[in-house]
Amino acid sequence: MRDEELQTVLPAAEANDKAEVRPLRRRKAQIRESNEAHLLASAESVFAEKGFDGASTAMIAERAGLPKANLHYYFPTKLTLYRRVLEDLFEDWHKAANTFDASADPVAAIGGYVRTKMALSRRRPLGSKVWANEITHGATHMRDILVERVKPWMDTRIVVINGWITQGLLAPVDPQALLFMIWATTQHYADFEAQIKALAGPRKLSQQAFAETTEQVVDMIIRACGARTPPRD
Amino acid sequence: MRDEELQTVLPAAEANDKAEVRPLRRRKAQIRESNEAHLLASAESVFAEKGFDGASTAMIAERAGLPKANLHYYFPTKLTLYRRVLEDLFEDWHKAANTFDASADPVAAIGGYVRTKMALSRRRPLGSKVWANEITHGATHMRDILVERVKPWMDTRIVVINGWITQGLLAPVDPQALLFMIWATTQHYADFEAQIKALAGPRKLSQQAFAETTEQVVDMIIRACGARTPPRD
DNA sequence: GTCTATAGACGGATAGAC
DNA sequence: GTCTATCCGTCTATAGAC
Repeated sequence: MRDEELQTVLPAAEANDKAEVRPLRRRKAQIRESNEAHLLASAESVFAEKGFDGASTAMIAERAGLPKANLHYYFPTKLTLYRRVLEDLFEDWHKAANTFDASADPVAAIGGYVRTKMALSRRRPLGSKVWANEITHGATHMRDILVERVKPWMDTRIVVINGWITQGLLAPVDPQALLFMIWATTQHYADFEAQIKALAGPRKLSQQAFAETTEQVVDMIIRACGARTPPRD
Repeated sequence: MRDEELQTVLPAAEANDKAEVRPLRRRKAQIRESNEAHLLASAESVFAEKGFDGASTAMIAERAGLPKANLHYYFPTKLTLYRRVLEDLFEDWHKAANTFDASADPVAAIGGYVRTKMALSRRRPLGSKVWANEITHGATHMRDILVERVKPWMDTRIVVINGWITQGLLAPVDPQALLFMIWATTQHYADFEAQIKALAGPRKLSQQAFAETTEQVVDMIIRACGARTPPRD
């Protein structure tokens, strides 16, 4: 499709634009945004199914409804695209992570975090698989994210958890072992979806069943760390 | 190396063989066994690092110290080799799984199973990664193992767990959710090794630290399902 | 910004001499 | 049973017309 045609398809609507941004350039930016978004979504699903090496740019492009050459126009290399998928996933993970607040009530904080992580596994299982796959294969393409972004987050939560233990609101657990258990258990429902389907039947993953399982997982983890609601003053 | 040479290298030692098995054939069988074993070990490590699609038969052969053509002599296709690795892994998993017995004491049974699974993650992390990778990518090459071997095992354990719940020795947990939590948490220490190293430091995975972590995990899971030692009669 | 055609490297698998 | 040479397909990435 030519730029001229796009112009006629999308007439006004740029009334609020800055004067120096011409309508044509704006339209091109929209095309770029849309195509990049499609490619990123397609890439997430292909990388989840095949892994980085197994995924082909041809399949990613095809699933996004574009010729392969266009993929390389937007993302110069397969690795560039992969990195963008990982960074995007981290942002989502990070938003979920911040629901684990430092409130005085560990039952609410941990329970809320587990529910959010379960919801994320439900909402974006493909992304979780890409993430898991990358780590299993050595995390070579995201070590910087782990060290510069995930580790600082974890260190602050370790302080919070140790604080709860000191106050007697939690059993004396190893905070890292607790966090690993939460991650492993919640992400299992995304990453091991195929196994769960084979063992428990597809019904196990229905909306209703997943909500019940979520509460089961919350209960187990709250018990696992011996969380107590703080006494009212 | 020629068969004649091998004959001279290995002189007697076949005294106990059946008469109809000639020494030369026996020696060939030993070569086959040794080469297959090397290839299987090498394949496990390459599949763990790169996944099925990412792994190349050239790299597997090289790591086993053989030319690529020899790999195809022992294993006609890459998929054949992969299947053998998966079947071998299942046998190991199955041995570990049977430490989860139906004893009257859930603390001993569950605790013992968790320790065995942690030991397996420690002893054979590459295998765990291959397994995880296969499931993440849809378990297409091992659905039969899941359905015919793992599921029957799981179903018997569900009965055992429900029995404990009925006796009041366990909180009323969903047995499947409990098993998934045990698998996810214990296998996390193998599959997410790279993340653990990046977040907790390599020291976290020392012999000593791992033993302590194992006990932490056992304690958390025992608490998670509210296991109680049965009263003495 | 789009798309056809293709370069150039590498993959799995095999032929055939030894 | 071993190994070199090679077939043929697919892959990433790019050139260049539109």
